[in-house]
Amino acid sequence: MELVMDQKTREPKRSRGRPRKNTSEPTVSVQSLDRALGLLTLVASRDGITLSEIAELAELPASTVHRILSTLEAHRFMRQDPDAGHWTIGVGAYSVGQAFVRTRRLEALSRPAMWQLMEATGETVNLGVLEGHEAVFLGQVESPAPIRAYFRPGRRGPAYASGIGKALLAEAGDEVVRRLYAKRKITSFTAATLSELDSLLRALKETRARGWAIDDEEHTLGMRCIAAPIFDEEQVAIAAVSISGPTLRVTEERITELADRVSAAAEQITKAIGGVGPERRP
Amino acid sequence: MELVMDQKTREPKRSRGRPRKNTSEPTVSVQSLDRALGLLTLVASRDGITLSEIAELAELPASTVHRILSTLEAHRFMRQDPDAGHWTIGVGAYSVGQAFVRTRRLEALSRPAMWQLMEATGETVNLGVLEGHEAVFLGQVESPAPIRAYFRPGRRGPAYASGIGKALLAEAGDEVVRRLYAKRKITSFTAATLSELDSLLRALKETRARGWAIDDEEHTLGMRCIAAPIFDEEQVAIAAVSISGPTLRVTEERITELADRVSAAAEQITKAIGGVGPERRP
DNA sequence: GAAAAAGTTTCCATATTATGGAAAAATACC
DNA sequence: GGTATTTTTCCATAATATGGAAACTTTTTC
Repeated sequence: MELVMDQKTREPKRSRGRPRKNTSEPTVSVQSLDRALGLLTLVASRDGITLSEIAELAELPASTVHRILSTLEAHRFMRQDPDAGHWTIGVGAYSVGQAFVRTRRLEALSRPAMWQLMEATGETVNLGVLEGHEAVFLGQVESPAPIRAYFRPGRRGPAYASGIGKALLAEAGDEVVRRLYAKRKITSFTAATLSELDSLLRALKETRARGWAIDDEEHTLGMRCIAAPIFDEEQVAIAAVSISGPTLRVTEERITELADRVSAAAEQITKAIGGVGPERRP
Repeated sequence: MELVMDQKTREPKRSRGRPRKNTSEPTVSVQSLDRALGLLTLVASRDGITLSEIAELAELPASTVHRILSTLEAHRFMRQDPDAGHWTIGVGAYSVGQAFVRTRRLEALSRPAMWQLMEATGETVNLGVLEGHEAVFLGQVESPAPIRAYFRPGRRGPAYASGIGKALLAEAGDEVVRRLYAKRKITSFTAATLSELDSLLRALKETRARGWAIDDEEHTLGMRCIAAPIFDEEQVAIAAVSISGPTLRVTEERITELADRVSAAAEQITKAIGGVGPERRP
């Protein structure tokens, strides 16, 4: 969404805010939480263990272990087997752990295809997901060109005014889009922004039919963005990959060629994560 | 490994220890842990979120959130993206969550095959894994016979003197077994116990060749046990299923027939969990 | 460019909150 | 039937988590 002219080599961007002080890492810590995480790891390492065993191994009094275990149980991070009474890891821990797979594995497996796409097109390549009505950028491979698109990973933007957002909205279906924008107001960023629900839905129908989305100066003047969806093993679109660059390089004539490359990259990533995309243009 | 004569209908075995008092569950809980688990769930539900966003959503002061996040980070349950500075779920949470899959999915998917095996043989059916030098029983389907084998799930026993243990030791390989019993003393429970490392290794070689293991009164007089290994998708033996019963019903003549049934159940479970077993007896 | 805004981390006085020993209540073992 | 385990509750104590404010960044705005 911003177009930066930036020649100087950007050093590995450090975090915001006050920098971490100490070199070593006896960082602040919450004792009870520290212990609880230790217990989780302990229980995870064995298949069923009793409270008193845990207490002995962790060198903590039984009452303390019991209190922690009860709290973990309330959040379903642990469960107590009703027959045997011994403790195992619960669904809560599982579903939280799945988030790691979602975020990290996708990013890692996408990187090669994203690099290839950047080298083939010369433009910045982005990976993003849909979160509610917003597109969230997870990662990118930057173009080496002195004038190029650049977004900080983690950045959010309205889905209807970004390539990645439109690619994913199209796959989500009309009902979902209607529900999302029923009460929310659609703000115009440029003259090209699809600020009417009807025109947005029409554009999404086209997008769905051809398999890729375009943001044609709809968010930032002078910037075009082409995106294609990535599917998981259940044929659900979970993320999208896009290229974005200035209109002077991403010209109208090149759109089809670039869209083909983006679609190919998306398919490559879909395959890499073990997903399966719908058959299109047979 | 006890053999109980038990006619009275055993009611759904409650836990040991003092029973839980209250019907409702405003159970004891640790505030900081409670909050931390909430934050984990919150972060897991979104793909990358900043500390201040977390603080706002959780309605907690930033300093408190920071302290909890740092503790979670020390255990790798969360990680802070070095580029963007936003927080995501870490490997620690993932590996703990995997323990849930290991334990629960295996048990759930094994149950049908275990029931069928119990009905076909009339004997108690057990599911267990190897944990170090011990066999751990995860679950069972009890025989309806008045005299039957019975172990409480969660129970541990020496691997060399149980069907499940021997089935898994055989697949683990000689080097592993040698390392396990190099310093540990092998105690005899009955005259039949394989108390010499050499005789144990010889028995395991046979076991590996035919694909199933037998515990022939090696732990408890009057009890025989036949077990077969279950494999995961990488052809690694991760668990075993067994039947155990009194020698008067599990007679020498029936061993081959029963072993076939146990092996079939093990193969069925292997298929159910998406595993692949080695080709045997072609 | 300069100034304001937003964000993260550290510090520290305070009392809220976790702690663990002991007792209670149940089952398991002999 | 009696003893040993095991889990859960209770409660006085002080150790520990808490959160407001300050410190120190980067980013945005004007």
